[in-house]
Amino acid sequence: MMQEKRQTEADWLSSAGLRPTRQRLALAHLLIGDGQHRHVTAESLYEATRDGADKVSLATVYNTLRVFSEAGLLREITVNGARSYFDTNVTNHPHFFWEDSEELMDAPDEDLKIAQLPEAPEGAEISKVDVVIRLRRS
Amino acid sequence: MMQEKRQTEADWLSSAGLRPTRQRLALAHLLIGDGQHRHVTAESLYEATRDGADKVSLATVYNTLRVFSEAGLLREITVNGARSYFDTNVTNHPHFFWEDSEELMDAPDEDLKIAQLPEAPEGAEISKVDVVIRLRRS
DNA sequence: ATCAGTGCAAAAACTTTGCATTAAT
DNA sequence: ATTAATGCAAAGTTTTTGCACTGAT
Repeated sequence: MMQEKRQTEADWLSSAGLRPTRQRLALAHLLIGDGQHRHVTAESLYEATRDGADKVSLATVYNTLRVFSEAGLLREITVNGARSYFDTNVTNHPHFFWEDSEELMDAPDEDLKIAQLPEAPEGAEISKVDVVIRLRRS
Repeated sequence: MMQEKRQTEADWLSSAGLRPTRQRLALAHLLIGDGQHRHVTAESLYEATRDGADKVSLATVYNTLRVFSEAGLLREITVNGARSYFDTNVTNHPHFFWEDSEELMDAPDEDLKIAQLPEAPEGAEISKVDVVIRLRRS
């Protein structure tokens, strides 16, 4: 019987060829530790580390989020000129963005049906498609 | 015979209840002067004023872009954590964003067909939907 | 031993703000 | 006359960078 085993933080890092340092493991744990998808900003993730035993400097949080994104472990979502958000779900899927609280969350993927998409111009290919549904409280 | 008359910069401002100051008229001219839609950043618009007779300070460019957006004359498009882009086309329509040159352009609206869109959660309404197709040169 | 990763402080990039001056109504 | 808009410089925010130190291989 094949045992279903959750991906560990170390696996996650090594799958992208990244060294398992203490700081990366701590951040990975905060990101994928419970198997749930998460949307973080550098600041929110940094805050989260301050509650744990493994402290990570803010600069390292920034650098690590960038490294994780470039390695394909995270997806950067740009919804707000001021801050960058990072999503542990790296597939194309729509987001809700609450304009008042600046909160980003997944929108139900199955409820978005794109029947046709403009094709990339000559000499280009589509890298990703971001769909952000901006919400206002009513 | 009804004469078709292009909207003037002054009309554009007054339609939003904004005073026609020298600086606003100069920026409006750069934005809608030729009837073409345009995508600008604060910096690019500021650069454009430096070629003309009517100088506008950078702070005023920033403030004016914000005022125009809040008045509904422009639409702010967030594609890049670093910079804000503003589009003279304020309707919902898709964009191409060139990742390497950081250039934003319209994608053909008729080629985007959304068959179904997630509906807004309880207590919210959709303010706008941003579709950004990110391009990589191939 | 080697080279990547980290932390800190400093710098960079973009945007907003305070306040005195100027201009529109 | 009244009130809004502007310009400048200063400050604010977010993010990146330089460099010495630390740690993974």
